[in-house]
Amino acid sequence: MTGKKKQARRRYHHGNLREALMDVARRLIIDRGPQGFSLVEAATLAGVSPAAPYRHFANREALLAAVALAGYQRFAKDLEQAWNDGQPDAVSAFMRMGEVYLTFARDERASYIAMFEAGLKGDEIGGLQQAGDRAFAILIKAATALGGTLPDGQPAPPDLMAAHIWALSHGVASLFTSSPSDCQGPVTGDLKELFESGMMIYLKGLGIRSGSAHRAEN
Amino acid sequence: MTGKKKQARRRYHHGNLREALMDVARRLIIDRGPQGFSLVEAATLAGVSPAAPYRHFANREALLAAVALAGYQRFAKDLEQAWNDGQPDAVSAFMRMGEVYLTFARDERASYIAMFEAGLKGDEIGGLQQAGDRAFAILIKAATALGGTLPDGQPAPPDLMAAHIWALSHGVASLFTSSPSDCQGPVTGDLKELFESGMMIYLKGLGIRSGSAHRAEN
DNA sequence: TGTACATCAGTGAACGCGCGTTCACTGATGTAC
DNA sequence: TGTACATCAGTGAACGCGCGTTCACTGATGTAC
Repeated sequence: MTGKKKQARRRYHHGNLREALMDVARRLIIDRGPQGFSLVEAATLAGVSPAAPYRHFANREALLAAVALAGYQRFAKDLEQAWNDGQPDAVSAFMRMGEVYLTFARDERASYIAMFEAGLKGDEIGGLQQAGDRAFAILIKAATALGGTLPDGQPAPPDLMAAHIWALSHGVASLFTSSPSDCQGPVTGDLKELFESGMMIYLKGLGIRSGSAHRAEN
Repeated sequence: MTGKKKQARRRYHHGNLREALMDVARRLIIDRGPQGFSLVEAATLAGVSPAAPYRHFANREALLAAVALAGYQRFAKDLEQAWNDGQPDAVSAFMRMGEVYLTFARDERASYIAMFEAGLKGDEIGGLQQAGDRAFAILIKAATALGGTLPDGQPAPPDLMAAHIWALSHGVASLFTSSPSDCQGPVTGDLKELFESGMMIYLKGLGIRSGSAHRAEN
């Protein structure tokens, strides 16, 4: 799972320590949460002396932030690709984004935790805020293409829609996923189904027909 | 904010140490997150020797769990009261529950974190799972009274509705709230409005008219 | 109402441990000539 | 192509610190008689 090519023989220079530490951090985050490890421990697991990490990270939070930042970049890329300019139609592209969101939360669990549940202050760590905003911007773009009408007949503001959808996705991902723990409620079934059904209902509430009835307009 | 009546003079017996430690924990959780303090520190802040907490809690996690447990009890009580048997009508009672949810997440922030974001395993700590389930059951009860129709015409399963709503609430509360940190996206406005608009759209998607048009039936 | 005693909830000293961090150092790598 | 040297990315020993936990203890409280 962690790339350790050519690590068979101990060498003075690790060669890839920065990435190795991030890998170790990801493993430890999954096992013990974002606060559940130390730089010393990460160093040991990476097979390196306790002082070595300081060549790459000022402290543990910096390591965590690096994981989060890399996560955002991957996340934004995945979302962008899922959206694919709203092809073949806005609704199905949108649902695809939701699926990617959940997949990311599951497969890149450690990154997800670092990004959204580690308590990192976006305004204190360079680039973190922007990286998050960039991902959010993709959602807004998709919401804009999708359109929608509020119950009172006004057109739905895309940023509002985006916020709703992000909240629902995040709620599903974090509340009903085993590791962050609680697993409250009896819903242990398919997360994807849970999310998609919620999404369908929400879109219908905005007057957006789902299924094959809707062709892309852009 | 923390009740410290009669604490002016040091006495050998604290008299209320268990609750005092929980209060301290709540303060520290808000400032530093669920992992951001030690039993020793809590003891010191409660004005007591480092060994004293062991009379009440086996370790830090036990203290955290006690905070979570008390939180669930208060939470369930608040929700139950907000629902108030669906009076005067199911929809407005339902919206009231949502409001209570957000209010709780804001005003009982520390409890909320301990309950949903601390990574406590419900199945490892006595009573935690049940306490969570009990709160969820209230939501299911409300969803049952509310009814609703899926986009495909089938009646909406109440536990599905409850899960959707819990996810949306949790997502709004945790994603757009300042302290757990990230504050992703531009939505810093009124959380209540964000939640209620999402909720209205969702209910409309289930064919449930909001406003005064709907009377309670139970 | 007073006394003896059990129990409870604290004290404070002590311990070993792992962490964060620093320091002078050194082995490996890349590059100028 | 070979050599000298600067730079980089590691080492490993050391330090002070706070934490978790234990221990024998002690002051306060409640209760039986």
